[in-house]
Amino acid sequence: MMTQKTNVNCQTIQELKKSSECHLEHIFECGQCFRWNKYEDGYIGVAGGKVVYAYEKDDVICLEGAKEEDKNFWWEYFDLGRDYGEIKRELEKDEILKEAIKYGYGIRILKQEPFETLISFIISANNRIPMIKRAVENISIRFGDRIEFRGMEFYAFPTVEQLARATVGDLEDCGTGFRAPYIAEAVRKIIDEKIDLEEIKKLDTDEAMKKLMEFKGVGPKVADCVLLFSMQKFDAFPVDVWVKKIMQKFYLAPDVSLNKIRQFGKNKFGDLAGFAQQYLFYYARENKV
DNA sequence: TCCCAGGACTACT
DNA sequence: AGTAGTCCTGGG
Repeated sequence: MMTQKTNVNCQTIQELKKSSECHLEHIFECGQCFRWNKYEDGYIGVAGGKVVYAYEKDDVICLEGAKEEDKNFWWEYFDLGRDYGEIKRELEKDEILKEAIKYGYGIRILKQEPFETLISFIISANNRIPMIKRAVENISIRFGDRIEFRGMEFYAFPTVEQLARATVGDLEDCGTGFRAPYIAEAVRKIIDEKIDLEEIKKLDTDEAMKKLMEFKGVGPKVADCVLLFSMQKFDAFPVDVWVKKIMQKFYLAPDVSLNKIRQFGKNKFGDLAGFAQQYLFYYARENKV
């Protein structure tokens, strides 16, 4: 029922691909999202309660299953209003970034849902990507809405109200381990204190960060990820093990602390710190720096 | 079998 | 202000 091809985004993405600014593999494998999986010639993913099959054909990228009324949603989701060529030209002034951008040329920062991003990155603490993906998937299956696509079942990430029905035990069963109580407390905090993540989004980066770190299980790294991947705070600079490695190798001493690395990145790359982080992360992990 | 990776919290200095 | 130990799970 939802297998009609969309042409709403194809035309735009076609141009983007020609200028090397949109490559699905780089977008989905650079550590920012957990709900896109390889399928046939592309990826199938769930976002905003919608499923699409995204693939590249010749010099066109199609979103099969996207509805006309969701045109604007996908436009925003893939950040299509932004000129990544300009961003790259600025960052390429740095020799290390120039090299990193060669690898991750088609990266775009997805505009994801704040609640889903918050919970997903709480799960990411001291965890590996396949395990995080499994836990997020299990949570969606148990508490989210079912969506059919191409004769397969998919599940939207649950709303706050839906996830409020989960006990700590339920969340442990989903594979979240010691993070289960953090998730339950975050959901409870949002409901009890009537927290609107969209309001936090309106604050400046530092203020928003403080608010996010009031959630248990949210430290500097997780907060930076939520700011960057769901609140368009592009001056955030999440430092995970890979970014730590590459920064210590190419920019700083091998024993510099996480907080120093974070400050250095924010100062060096400014409003483009988040984009720089994505290129550096992808380069470091692909090349096992 | 053990050991390791992977961030945040707690409880110390 | 900085830091050792602990939390959980899967894979080598």
